[in-house]
Amino acid sequence: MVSNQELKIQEFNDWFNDIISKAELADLRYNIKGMVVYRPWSTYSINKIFRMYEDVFDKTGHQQMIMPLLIPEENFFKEKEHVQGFTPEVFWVTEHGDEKFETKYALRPTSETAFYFMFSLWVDSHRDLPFKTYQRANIFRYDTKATKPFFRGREFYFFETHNIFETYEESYDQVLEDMQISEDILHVSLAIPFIFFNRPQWDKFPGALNTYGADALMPNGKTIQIVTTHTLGQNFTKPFDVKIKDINEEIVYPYGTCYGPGITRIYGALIGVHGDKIGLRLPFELAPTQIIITPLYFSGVDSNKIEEVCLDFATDLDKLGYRVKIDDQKEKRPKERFEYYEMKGVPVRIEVGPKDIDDGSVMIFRRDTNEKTRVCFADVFDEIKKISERFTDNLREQADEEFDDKLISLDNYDELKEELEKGKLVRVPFCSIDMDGKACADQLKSETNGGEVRGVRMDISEIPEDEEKCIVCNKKANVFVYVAKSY
RNA sequence: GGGGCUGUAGUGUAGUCUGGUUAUCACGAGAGCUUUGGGAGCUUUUAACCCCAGUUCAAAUCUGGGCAGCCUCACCA
Repeated sequence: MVSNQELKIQEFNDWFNDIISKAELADLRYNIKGMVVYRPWSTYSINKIFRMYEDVFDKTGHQQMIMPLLIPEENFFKEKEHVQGFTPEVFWVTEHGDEKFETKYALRPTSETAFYFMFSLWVDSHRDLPFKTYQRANIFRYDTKATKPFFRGREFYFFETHNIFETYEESYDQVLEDMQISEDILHVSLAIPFIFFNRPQWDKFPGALNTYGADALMPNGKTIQIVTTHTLGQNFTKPFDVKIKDINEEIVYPYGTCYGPGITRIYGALIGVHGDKIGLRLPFELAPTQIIITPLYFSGVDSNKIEEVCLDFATDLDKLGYRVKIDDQKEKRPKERFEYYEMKGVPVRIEVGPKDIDDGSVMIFRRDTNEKTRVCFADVFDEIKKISERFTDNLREQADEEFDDKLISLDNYDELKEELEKGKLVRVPFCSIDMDGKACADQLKSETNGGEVRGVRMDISEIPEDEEKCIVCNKKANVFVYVAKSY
């Protein structure tokens, strides 16, 4: 008998595609490659994640805005590395009706070049700084043949902050704040374990000084980058002529940062991290329906009383702020209804049948532990409260445990190759994540069937001992990096 | 961008190699009756050969192209 995890590891692709269709998360039949339809069940939760981000960034002095989807070519070509990085994958809008535009417009692949164009008009003085903004955005990138629902679409949903500061130090503090926010939302609220890495210089955002990315781990051991934050230095403020007068009346260029959680990817990570053999599991706060109440019908038994009890519970639970529904489909037998909601990841189910009415109790099933217990009427609200408070913590504890199981530390190249095949995220001593380490990273990738250097850990400081050697070139190791296959 | 596999009712499929009858089966969906503490039964209805060319008396079947899906390498925040 294979465990849930083993099942997911062996057949993660099949499992993932299957759950997307069965749980009605996305419809892949829309007829443009890499663009899927997000169905209500996933859309609800995706919206919730957006709101979590909005609530947090409203409190940090960021202001929400809505930028145009189109970015004129001229904005786009202002920052050299940015344009080189993104041009190959831009969708261009070139005509209206039958006529060509004089200039072409990019469907934004990210929005720096829209924001910085406006920043130049909005800030004049150090008193205008920091200037901190965010928006929700769908973005377009024609970057790969290997599209995958939620993970790699050609259109996907993004939350992006764009900020400018008078000094680099302030901008770096923003990056640290972004990391803390990521911990609060992704790990605490959504129960997704991850590691924040300082990305190697060869793997940074085009136009950034430094890129910091958070990688979650899928059951097959592949990392998935779910958020990034970047220090942009003056790389965008200078070409876009975003300048201010400082306190000495000198003209200076501010320092930028941007933070980009990939919301649809985060949802994809949720599917992979929390799902089990039965189906989807969702953090309590995210579930479109948190509690499903199933009346059980029998011929010869008066179902009025049962339905009355169900309705009473539903009404009271609703008043308490839970998202609760009753499934009173008489034509469906209990097992079918039970399995449907378990597969969809509804956290709690209350079963009410004749025995319960006689007994003054109900059966409560919880999806975090997949356990069922009998609870008397009077204790139902306390029990639900207890479950709701523990639910996401339980998911997190299970996810953290699986994450830790996949995390290992090695200094032997052959073992590294073996462990990568087993789906591990491996810490190894490495020469450098500056450009002089790129040759080693390239060699490692080609010799390990796709193992990538994800970077140096940001949450803790790890410094190799003097005698540690780079696992590839055997020169002195200056850093510990983490290696894994990646989406 | 490269390589491989695939496309038949809403879903999963048989049929394709070896062209030829009214395109198979199951699930689903609709109607009805019975049933309901972990995917129930009967009756009945419903619905499909991805698109465009070509070959042929005849194409789901062969050929070419396109589009789409999956796997994979590369690319890619």
